[in-house]
Amino acid sequence: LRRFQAVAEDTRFRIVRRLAGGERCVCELQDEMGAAQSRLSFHLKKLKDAGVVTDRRDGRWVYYSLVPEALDEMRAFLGEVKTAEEGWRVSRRNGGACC
Amino acid sequence: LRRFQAVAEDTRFRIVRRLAGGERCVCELQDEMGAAQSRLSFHLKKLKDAGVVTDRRDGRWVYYSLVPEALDEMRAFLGEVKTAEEGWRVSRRNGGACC
DNA sequence: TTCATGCATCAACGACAGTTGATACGGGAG
DNA sequence: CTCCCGTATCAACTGTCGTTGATGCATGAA
Repeated sequence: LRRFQAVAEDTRFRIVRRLAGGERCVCELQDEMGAAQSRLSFHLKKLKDAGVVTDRRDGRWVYYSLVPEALDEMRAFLGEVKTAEEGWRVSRRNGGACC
Repeated sequence: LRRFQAVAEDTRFRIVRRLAGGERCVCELQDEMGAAQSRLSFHLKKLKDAGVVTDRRDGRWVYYSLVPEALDEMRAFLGEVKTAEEGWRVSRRNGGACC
């Protein structure tokens, strides 16, 4: 749930899409998105706490990037839900009798 | 985004997991989840507006079920983000030179 | 060291989302 | 028709979340 909550917000959603194109420091996101620095730090912290991104310090810059495992987990959840959903859906077509 | 916003809330998250096991009417969810009827109606409307669930009227009961396409779309988004992310990650391992 | 830059954190505010209880609607049973 | 039950909708309240500007904390340059 935490993962979904992290992504389900406009600013953070856009951050994730940016990071898909490569790691960025806060100042780059600031320029590209036209958002206040305080705002980005706030949302990046949320994403980091949820395990969706990681940060890497290089000099005075902090680079953020996506965590593939987090995206996998979300996909896995949706996959389980969907297969279960299609499971009972086809069994219903057979009149409720499971094959 | 709308889809993720719909799922990214505790009550709705649990509703989705329930519906993965088959369609339910509001009163069934009410019993299983111990939630107020007003509350469930509120969240089911959100899920419906987001296209995550559909409703089917049978007598005086309204049955809700998941919409597979919605789950597919969310999985597709996460898939695109992840492949793009892994793309630049491996190209970085090659010193930035794309093969 | 001193200054400037990049980022994190804080407090105050505003706005929106969820909860609750009451009310209204709608369909079936009698 | 009238009553009952399952749902939807509404209004009021509460709390949580995001925004903003200011401040603090590092790090590198001069």
